[in-house]
Amino acid sequence: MEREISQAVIRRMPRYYRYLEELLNENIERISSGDLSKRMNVTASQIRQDLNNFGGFGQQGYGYNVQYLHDEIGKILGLNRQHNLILVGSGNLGQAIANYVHFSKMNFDMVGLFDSNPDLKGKKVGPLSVMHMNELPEFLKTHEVDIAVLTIPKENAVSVCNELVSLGIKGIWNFAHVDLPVPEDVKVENVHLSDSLMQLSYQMS
Amino acid sequence: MEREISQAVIRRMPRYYRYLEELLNENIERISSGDLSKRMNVTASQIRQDLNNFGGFGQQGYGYNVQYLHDEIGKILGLNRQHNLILVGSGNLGQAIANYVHFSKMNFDMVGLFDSNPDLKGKKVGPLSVMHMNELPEFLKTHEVDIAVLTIPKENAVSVCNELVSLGIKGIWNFAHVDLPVPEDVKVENVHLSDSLMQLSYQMS
DNA sequence: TAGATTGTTAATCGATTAACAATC
DNA sequence: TAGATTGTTAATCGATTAACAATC
Repeated sequence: MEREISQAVIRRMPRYYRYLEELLNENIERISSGDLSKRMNVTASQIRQDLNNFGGFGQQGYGYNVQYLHDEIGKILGLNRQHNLILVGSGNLGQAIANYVHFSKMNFDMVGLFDSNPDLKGKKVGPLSVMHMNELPEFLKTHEVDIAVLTIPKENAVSVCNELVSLGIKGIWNFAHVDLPVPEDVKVENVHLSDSLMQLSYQMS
Repeated sequence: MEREISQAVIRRMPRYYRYLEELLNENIERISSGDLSKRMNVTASQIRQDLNNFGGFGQQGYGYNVQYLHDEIGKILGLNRQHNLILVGSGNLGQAIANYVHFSKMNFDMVGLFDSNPDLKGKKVGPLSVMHMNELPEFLKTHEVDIAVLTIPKENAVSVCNELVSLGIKGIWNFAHVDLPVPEDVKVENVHLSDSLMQLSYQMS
């Protein structure tokens, strides 16, 4: 019976991963929590505590092997598994995300684009063309899809989300400005751009 | 000598704002912390504590006036002031953000688009056309700009950021996958999309 | 006035930092 | 072996929740 790992820790893991990639690029083989803490501007204690939520990846007197730690964090974040994504909402933002996902991260594969606007149907975005929303149920029967990227206006977001859930989608990357009510086994990660912009605005006033 | 308001509180403010907008749309005139807590799935205690960081906006026995609280939170977030933005990096994502900022939030006004790629120069995005990066210093001399939206690859992000800072920009909305080192008086708000996607991936595994 | 609900103080819980024995 | 640095326990700090007197 493992203790739940806190949100605060999980939010920090991708940042560790990013810094370890950087170290790899610099051909640095090993690093101590102390040195890493200076680079990242956090305490060494926090780094060691965070990592030890998942296991002992270091060695006394040596520190951490960069390649090994990098790969382990990758596994923790599920980056070793293949993820198939569909885009729901192929407007400006959606198209940008579709391109972005393709180029930036292998193992995240965009496999279908959808939109409710019939005018967009057939439009090429990278290697894919946009399908109409009413083709979605059939598509999900014949393709394995892990994650739906939701880039639609907030007005329709909840109902489209419900549809996605009823079709068996277990992960939603939500760019709509609403909180989505989903069952426990469905995971939602929100990117609320306007919230982010408001926070910046606050910091500046 | 006021006590610093914690990041945790500030992150929640835009969400309150969003729910208050919703209440306004539903023509609900007043709300108690208890009722709001049910809608938002947080404790009433937290709502009252959060708000009282900024002042007493409620009234015993009555609750909070929705319009008033909405407007006050708007002021706290600086939404009453005009913000002029420029886009630095006019690729797919940048163009989507430019359109997004225009349509979604009044008081945030996109006033200039820039890119280092000469091929993009002159390209129309909404009402604006893309300028070359070397036109930026002159532009900033003649226009008041509060915020730069940084949508460029991480390789150039730090050096472009330094340039922006040296030209007097005080706020950066950073979509590049790096941490930007800036002086104290410059505020950075990060949108690390790949971090967000990794968090979703973690939750699902 | 009585009832409702705030603002605020106190109690609890969780996260971060410090310290150090274990050990490579 | 001696020095370095981890993993982990203990101490501190901060954030959340509970409680309740103040008051509309």
